[in-house]
Amino acid sequence: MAEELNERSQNILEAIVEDYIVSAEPIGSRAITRRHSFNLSPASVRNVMSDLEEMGFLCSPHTSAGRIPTEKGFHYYIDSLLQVRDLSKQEEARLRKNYRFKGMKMEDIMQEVGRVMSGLSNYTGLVMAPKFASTVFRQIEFVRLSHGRLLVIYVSESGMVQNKVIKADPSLDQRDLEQISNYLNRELNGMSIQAVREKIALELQTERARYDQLQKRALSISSAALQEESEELLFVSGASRMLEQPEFSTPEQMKRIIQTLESKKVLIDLLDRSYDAQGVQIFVGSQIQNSEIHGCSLITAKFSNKKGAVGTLGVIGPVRMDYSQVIPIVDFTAQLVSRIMEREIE
Amino acid sequence: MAEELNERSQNILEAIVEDYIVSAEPIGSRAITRRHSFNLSPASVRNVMSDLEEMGFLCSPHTSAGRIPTEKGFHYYIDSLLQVRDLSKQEEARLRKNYRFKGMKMEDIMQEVGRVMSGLSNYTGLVMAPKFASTVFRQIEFVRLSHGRLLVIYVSESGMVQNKVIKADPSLDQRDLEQISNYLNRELNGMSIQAVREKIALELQTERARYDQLQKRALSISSAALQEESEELLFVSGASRMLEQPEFSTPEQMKRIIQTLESKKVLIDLLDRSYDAQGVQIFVGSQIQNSEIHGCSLITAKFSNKKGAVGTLGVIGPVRMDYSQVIPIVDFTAQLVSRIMEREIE
DNA sequence: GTTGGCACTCGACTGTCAGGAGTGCTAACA
DNA sequence: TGTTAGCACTCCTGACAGTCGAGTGCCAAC
Repeated sequence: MAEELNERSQNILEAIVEDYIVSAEPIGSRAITRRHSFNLSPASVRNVMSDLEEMGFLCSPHTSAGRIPTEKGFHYYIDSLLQVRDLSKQEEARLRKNYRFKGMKMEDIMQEVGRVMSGLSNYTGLVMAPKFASTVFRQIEFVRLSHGRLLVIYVSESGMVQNKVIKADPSLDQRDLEQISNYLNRELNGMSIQAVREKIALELQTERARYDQLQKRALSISSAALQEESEELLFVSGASRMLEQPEFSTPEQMKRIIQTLESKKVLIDLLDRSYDAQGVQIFVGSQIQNSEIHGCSLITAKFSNKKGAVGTLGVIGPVRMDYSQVIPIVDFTAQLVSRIMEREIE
Repeated sequence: MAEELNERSQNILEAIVEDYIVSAEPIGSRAITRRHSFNLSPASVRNVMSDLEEMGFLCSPHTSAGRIPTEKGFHYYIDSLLQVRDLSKQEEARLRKNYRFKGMKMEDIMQEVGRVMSGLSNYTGLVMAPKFASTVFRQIEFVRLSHGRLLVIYVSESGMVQNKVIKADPSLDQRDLEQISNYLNRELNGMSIQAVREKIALELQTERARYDQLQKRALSISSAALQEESEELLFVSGASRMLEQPEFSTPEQMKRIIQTLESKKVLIDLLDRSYDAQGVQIFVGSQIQNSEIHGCSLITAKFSNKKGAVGTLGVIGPVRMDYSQVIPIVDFTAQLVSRIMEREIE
C-alpha cells in the first residue's frame, strides 16, 4: 500500500488534492502549473499525472476532464503529505473562545459542542454522549408520582442525570423510600453502572435477599429501573451543511444524506467503532464500512474523564474534506470536552 | 372572503383540490371529467374552471397547463368542502396501537410522538414539550458533585425532570442540603414554577431573609438554579419526508427546508403561536407568517394535563397536504398525549 | 528528461423542431 | 340559455445536431 513516490510526484499529488479540496472539480495539468510554481510545463505534469493515475492515486471522470484524487490518493495525502501541526496557543485560545459551557448540564454541553464543531469546520458535527452504563454511580433518589408510579433519578459521579418512571409497590411510603435510597447509596457508591447491574442480579439470588425485606425491595426497584436503559444520546449538528457540498447536490443524494443523518442508529454504530481507539481516527470513503454512506469521510475522537464516562465526537463531510483544518479541531475539541467533564475548567 | 359557490363549482373545486393533493400536478379539464363522473364535457368544466380562476380559487402556471388551487382555493376547501369526520373506534384503536410509551420518560415520549405522527401522516412531525415554567413544583433534590458544584434536580408534578449544575458555597454539607431541600419542598409544594420564581424573588427581599440563614441559603440556591431556564425542547421527526414532496424537489428548496427545520428557533415561534388556542389549528401557506417558510401548511394542537403542563404538537408539510388525513391524526394524538400525561392510560 | 505542437475526445451549452397536453373561443345544438 | 364539439393557439418537453472549450495523449524536437 505504501508505495514510494518521488518528490515531484508527491508535490503534484499534493497540489491536486489541495486544489480539489477547494474546487471540487477535476484538476487539469495547466491549472496545476498556473496555480503552483513547479517550473514545469503542463506536458510534464501530464506525464506525472498519467503515472499517478496508473498507480491508482488519481482517476479521470472522462477522457477530456482533469483528474481527481481517488480514495487511495486521499489516503496517501493524509498519511504522507499532510502534516497536522499542533495548534498554537493563540489558535487554541481562538477555538476555545467559541465554546461557552457555563452552567450547562451534560445534554446542553453535548449539543453545544456539536454546534461549534460544525460551525468551525463547516461540516456536520456528531457528538455521542457518554453511555450511562460507562459512568460511575453517585447517588439515587426517588420521587413518588401519582397513580403508584415512582420516578427514579440516578446521578453519576460526573454529574450526568438519568431518570426513569417505574411502577412500584404502592405500599411503599416516603420513609421506606428514604431507607431504600440510603441503603443503595451506601452499597453502590463508586461502582460503575455496569457493575451495579451485575451486583444487583447477583444479590437478588442470595440467601439474604429472601428474608431481608428492605434489601429485597431496594434491589428489585433498582433492578427495574436500571434494566433496558434508554438508548444512546446522539447529537447531529449542521446537517444542512452537508447539502452545501457540490458532491451531494442532486436531490436524490440530498434525500439519502438527510435520511441517513436522521436515522441515528447508523451514526451511533459508526461512532461506536472508534470507541476503543486512542486519539483522532480518520475514516476515508469506503473505510466507513456502511452501505448507506457513500463519498463521506469521518473524523472522530474519544473524550472521557477519569471517572470512566466515555463519549465520542466527530465531524462528517465529503471525502474531499479539508483534513488539515478538521483534524486539529476534532482533536482539540475532544481534549477540551474531556477537561470540561473533569470540571478542570469551566 | 366567504364567497358563494354553486354546487357544481364546489364539486369541481373539490375534485381539483383532491386530485392535486395526490398528483401535485396541474389538473386539466379532461382529467377531471375522466376521473369524476359529473356528466359534463371538458368544455363545460373549462368554463367553470375559468370562473373559479377569475374568483381567485385557481390559477394556471402557464397558458396551456391545467389549473392548480390557490391558497384561497385550499382555504375554501378546508372551510367549506372538507368534512373531517371523527375517527371511528376502530380507527382510533389502530392509531393508538402505533404508540408505545411504556416506561418512557417525558423526552422519550415526545420523541416517540413525533416519530409516529410523522410516520402516520407521511409529513414532518413537530412536538414541543411542555415548558418547564408551566409545570407544577413537586420536589427538589441536591447532589453534591466534585469541585464545589451542586447538581439541582427539580421534579414537576407530572414527572418532568429538569436539572442544572450550579456553583455553591462549599461550606454547605450534606445535612445543610437536606434541611434546605426539606424547607423548599415544604414551602414550594404545589406551586407553578413561574410562581415559585416570583415567590423567591419576593422573599429574598423580606426582612426575615436577613437573619434566617437557612432560608436565605435555600432561596439563593434555588434562585440561582431556576434563573435562565434551559430553552424549550423541540423534537422534529421525519424531516426527510419534506424532501420527498415534489414541490420541494430542487436542491435550493431542499437546502432551505432543512436549514429551517434545523434552526429550531423558527419552529418554536411557530408552535408558540397556537399556544393559546383551543383544538386543532390550521395554517395554510402564507398564514404561516414567517419569511423562511414558503409553500408549507402547518396543523397543530395543544396538549396538556390538569397540572398545567402544556405543550404543542403538529405536522408540517406542503400546502398541498392531505388535510383530511392529517387533521384527525393531530387531533387524536394531542388528546392521547394529554391522557398519557395524566397517566390515565399507559 | 523536458517541452511545444497537434489531433482527438467529451461534456456543456445552444438552437431548432416536432409532439402533446391544455386552453379559449366560437358556433351549433337541445 | 346552458351545453358541447371543433379548432386554432400557446407553451412545455424531449430529442437531436452543432459548436465551443478544456483537457488529454502522443510524438517529435530540443
